[in-house]
Amino acid sequence: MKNIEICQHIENWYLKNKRELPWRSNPQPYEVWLAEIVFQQTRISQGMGHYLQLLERFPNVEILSKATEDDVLKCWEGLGYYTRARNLRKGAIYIAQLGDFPKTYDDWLAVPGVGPYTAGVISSVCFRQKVPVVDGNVMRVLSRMFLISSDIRIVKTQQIFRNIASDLVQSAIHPGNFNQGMMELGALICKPKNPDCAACPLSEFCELYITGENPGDFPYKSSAKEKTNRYFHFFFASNANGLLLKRREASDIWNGLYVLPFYEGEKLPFDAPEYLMEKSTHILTHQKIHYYIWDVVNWDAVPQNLIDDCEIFSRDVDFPAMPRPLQLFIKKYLHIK
DNA sequence: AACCCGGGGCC
DNA sequence: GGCCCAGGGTT
Repeated sequence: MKNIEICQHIENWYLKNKRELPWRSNPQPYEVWLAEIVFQQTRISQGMGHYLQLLERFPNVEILSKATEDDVLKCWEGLGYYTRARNLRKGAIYIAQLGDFPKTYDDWLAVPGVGPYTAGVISSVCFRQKVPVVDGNVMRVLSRMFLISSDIRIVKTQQIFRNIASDLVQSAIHPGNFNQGMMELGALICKPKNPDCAACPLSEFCELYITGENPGDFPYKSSAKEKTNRYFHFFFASNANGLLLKRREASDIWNGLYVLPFYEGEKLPFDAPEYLMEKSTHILTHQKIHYYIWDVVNWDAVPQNLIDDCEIFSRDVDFPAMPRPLQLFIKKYLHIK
């Protein structure tokens, strides 16, 4: 049967060609869970330093469950999508409360921050459950193998791929190796551009390869919404006592992180700042942030409500987690770390 | 179902 | 400087 052959090809290819990663040699739930949260929307090279630091700082789920949110965010600083860090901690508290790691797909789904993808990876890799795993890599591989043109920006499209992957994984020897193999194939061979079909273990089953269709057409993805522009004027307040920072609490970007006191708006409605230390843009998925960092001379002219709720952080200890642009600015001007 | 959340690499 | 990537939670 064809599915059995596909699984054999993928599993054998994976065992020969997989990248050696810390959590892969002897996959345990804590390490795999942590890795999957860190590497959502994040390349291995980009997140490896953070993963290793998190594991060193929080070597097991009990220790992580007792960490403060600020501590976890500090380890996450610069990685982006900070909701993952807050949910990681919530997940640890949830698991510690259970007393043991969940062992099934359904039970993992109940863990904060764990959705179908992460639950699928952990339950198939650590507990050999025959459940499908569908991420962007898998959708790319399957859309090409079966010439599926559904728009992957539509969430419902994932169900089409989940059904196919679920059918395939039933024929696997080790479902975890099959699932990881499909993702690894997408990352290393069946790349978005210039896929290496000559090296692909599935080319004989691939309709795109057989028909000579253009890899660039699969998967299909509708164009994104235009980014909205936002303007932030930050005020740099640093003296011998320390640095003035404010924790963001709104349901908005950088929630839970600390920022310099700021005014949001294209033009400042007052003229206190004396000179501009930095002016740049920072691109997020849905927003283009235009930011200005001012060295304020006349603080009397700065509206008090912009300073309310600020805290002073001594320069002698680590600052709390800040968004990337401010983290880099602070490093540049205070010569820390 | 639509929308929101970061940051780095590549061209 | 613009484009690409893409899981989970919230609304």
